[in-house]
Amino acid sequence: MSNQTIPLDAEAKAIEKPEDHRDELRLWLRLLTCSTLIEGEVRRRLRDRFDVTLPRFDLMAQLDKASDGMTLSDLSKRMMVSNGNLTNLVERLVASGHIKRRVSDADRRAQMVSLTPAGRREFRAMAAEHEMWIAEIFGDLTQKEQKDLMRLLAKAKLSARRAIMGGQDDTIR
Amino acid sequence: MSNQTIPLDAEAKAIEKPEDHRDELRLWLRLLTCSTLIEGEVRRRLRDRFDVTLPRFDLMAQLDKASDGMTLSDLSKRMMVSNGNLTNLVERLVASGHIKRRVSDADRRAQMVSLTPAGRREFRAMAAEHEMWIAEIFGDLTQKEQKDLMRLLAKAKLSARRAIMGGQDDTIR
DNA sequence: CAGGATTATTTTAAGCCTAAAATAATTTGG
DNA sequence: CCAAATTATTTTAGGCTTAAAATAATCCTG
Repeated sequence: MSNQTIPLDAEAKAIEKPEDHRDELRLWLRLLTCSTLIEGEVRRRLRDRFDVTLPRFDLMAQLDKASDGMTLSDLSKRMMVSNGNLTNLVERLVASGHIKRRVSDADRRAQMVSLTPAGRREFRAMAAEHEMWIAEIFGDLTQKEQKDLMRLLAKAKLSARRAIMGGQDDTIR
Repeated sequence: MSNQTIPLDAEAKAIEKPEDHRDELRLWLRLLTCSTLIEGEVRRRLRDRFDVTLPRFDLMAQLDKASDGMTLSDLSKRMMVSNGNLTNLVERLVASGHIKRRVSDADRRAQMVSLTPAGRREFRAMAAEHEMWIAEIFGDLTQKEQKDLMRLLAKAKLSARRAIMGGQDDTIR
């Protein structure tokens, strides 16, 4: 190699075959596998224990954090799902009495959605168990491993955002 | 809200309430966010560039690895989706000419599914670009960070499997 | 203050996904 | 051999999800 000043790992990529990105692919597949595996188990337990779906649980989780309620658009951004999706989800949760909605005073286009007392009570009971499932699922990782994983995922998240938003944010330019 | 007594770091957990698993919950949410973010972008690009969905791409990826073809059941296990789902997915990919199926010689209940030459050609073209997207998405992580993340996710996967399969595998006991 | 742009939500059409029940072929234990 | 258990797939009913188009209210600019 003509250039010995290049450091070991980080820049090694550039020295090797320029076209080989199989490691990144494996990393992505492993991340996806983990996520799918855990998500599937959580869905299964939510259904078996509480007869509730993950999307409904997620929606209630968002509302539990915002005691004053949120608009559908806020929910859609937080949950990273489409607006049209929210319409249906909210519809069903209103029908089951878990949440309520009222037209926003400030903006008559928007709706404020919030948990009903019964909805909040139910959610908290589910959330407590849910938290223990997750703790059990990650139970074989030491505190340090959890911390490291947290940090690396944070970095991966930023890297992904950079790659996604890259040159196409009209607002900043 | 007043909770100025709560310490900030990872180690705090062991000191305070034994029942607090909020860190694990945060870890799970971050993992899920990463996965959702990247998966969404991959779906978007597959659609925009190749007019293909992620499930179809995934199915073709499995078949590309198995040149002799696979049964629906094998596919269903590998892809971690239900059998009923596969029936439809395979139906559509046969209709579009990407894959073909024939009844297994050995077992007349089973079908061997495999890529057509055209399907394989198309898949390889998509896969090459896909690999570059992923490399770009993880581009801000150093080689070492990627390696560490890989290792920690492997451990998380095992931990999750242990928690999921835990005491309910009838075959081993 | 009016018209155009923006924002919030809903509708539509299509695909993905699951669990559970039904079908059909194979394997296995007696 | 043959019935019971198992295995492979399909069907069914219902929920989730999206992109794109449609509606409706608000904001903004001249």
